[in-house]
Parts: sequence; C-alpha cells; structure tokens
Amino acid sequence: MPLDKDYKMRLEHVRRAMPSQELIYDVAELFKVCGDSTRVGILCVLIGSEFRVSDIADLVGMSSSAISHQLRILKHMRIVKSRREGRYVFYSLADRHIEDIFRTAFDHVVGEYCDE
Amino acid sequence: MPLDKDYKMRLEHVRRAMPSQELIYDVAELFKVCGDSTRVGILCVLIGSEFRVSDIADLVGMSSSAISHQLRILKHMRIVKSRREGRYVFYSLADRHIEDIFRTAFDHVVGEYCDE
DNA sequence: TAAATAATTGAACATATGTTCAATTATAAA
DNA sequence: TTTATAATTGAACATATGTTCAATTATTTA
Repeated sequence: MPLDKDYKMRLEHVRRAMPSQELIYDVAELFKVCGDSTRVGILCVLIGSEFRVSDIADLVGMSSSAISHQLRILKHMRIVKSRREGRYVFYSLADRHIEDIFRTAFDHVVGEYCDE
Repeated sequence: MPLDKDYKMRLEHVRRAMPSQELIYDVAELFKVCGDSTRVGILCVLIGSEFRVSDIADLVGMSSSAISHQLRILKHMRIVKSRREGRYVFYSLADRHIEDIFRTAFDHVVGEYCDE
C-alpha cells in the first residue's frame, strides 16, 4: 500500500520548501571546491594558521604552481584570503564556516560520535 | 622581516598534525559527492523525509535515470540508504552528519550568522 | 642594475564526471 | 500470463577539472 496521504503531504511540503536552483548551485560549488585532495590538504594546513605558498606546497607535497592555481580557486570562492609581505604571499582561511564544515566532515569520515 | 621563530614553530606543528593522505582523500571524496547540483538537490529533498526515485526525479527536475545514477553514487558513499517496497524504492539519508554539513554549508552561502 | 627567489599565469594534456539513450530487471496490475 | 510501471544499468558522448611545463611578474638581495 504505497503513497498514502502522509506521503503526498510530505511531497508537497518538500516541493514548496525546495531551495532555489541558484542556491543549490552555489552550495554545490562550495562543496565542489572542497572536493579535491589537494585543496583539502591546503585547507587542513590553513586551519589555525597562515602560511606562504611555498610552505603550503611543501606541506601538501605538490608544486608551488599547482598550489597557486588551487589557491586562486579557493580565493575566488572567498574561502581563503591572502596578504603580501615582501616577496611572500601569506594565505589564511577567510571564513569560520569552512572550519566547522571541515570538522564535521572529518568526524563523518573517521566515524566518530555516531548517534544512530 | 619574514619567517620568524613563531612561524617556523607553527610550520613544524602543522607538519606533525597533518592528517594522513588517506584521510584527506576520503574527506575530499565526501565533499566531491556533495559537489554537484543534482546531488545537492537530491539531498535537500531527502533531508527529513524518504521518497521514491521518480518523486525525487520530479522534485529535482531530472530524469529517473540520471537520479538513479546519482543515488547509486550516494549510496556507495553511505550517504543515503534505500529500501524496496513493492515496485517502489524509497531513499533516505543514511547519516546525520550530512544534515549538519548541509546546514552549515547553506548558512555559509546564504551568509547568515557571520561572526567576523 | 643584475641576479635570485617567490608567486602567478596560460596553454596543453590527460583524466574524471554527469547526462542521455537504449536495453534490462523487478514488481504489480489487468 | 501479458502488460504496464518503476528503477537500474552500460555505453557513449560532451564537458569539466587538475597538473605540468614554460614563461612572466613581483620583490628582495648582492
């Protein structure tokens, strides 16, 4: 006995509550930007500290060029910010949300505090 | 005056605290799976309810085939689970973490509660 | 000013990804 | 049992993505 009245009400409720295409797209973009090993590595490095490009590259184990390309993407998404000091450019997180999201994501993957 | 002692200490600290390649990869995979408009749509639909494939497809505005492909990916990542009831297959979220991550992500994009 | 270091950029390349289409499987209804 | 509906699957296609390499810009040091 499928599709009872309750189901159909939930269906209508969700239909009305659906976020706009644009919002869905933006959220997907945010996740997409976090969905790459190199960028996750970069963001792990930057949680709690600011570092120069060459150090980030060294910590992540990738070329400065590759890191620079990725930092540009992250900056464009306002996930990191940069400041130049002499010939160095220091990058840091631009936003606390990212830190929160990362902590939850790591918890999910590691499998901690499963409350179900 | 770059690269003082404090900077170098932070560098060493981060080097020691870096997550393993494997963990970084897994977290990136989790985000990657969330980094697609269609899948974000699906997950929005499934927050708080379970629905059949054809309804999800309708709500998201995509073919059942496309949705089914995506659901397989989400299921493989243990983000959704399914149960068959007659000729219908109902999908729902498998994990509360995803809901948390989504709420924070939407907050980030919408720009709410900026505490900085 | 010349040389060295740091970072960025653009193009090219290979790889990965998402949707469509057609075919197939699974279940229910006639 | 036959037909219809629901969902899945595989292949193909086009698009997107990340790294490398070489060249360029920016800044400092000699």
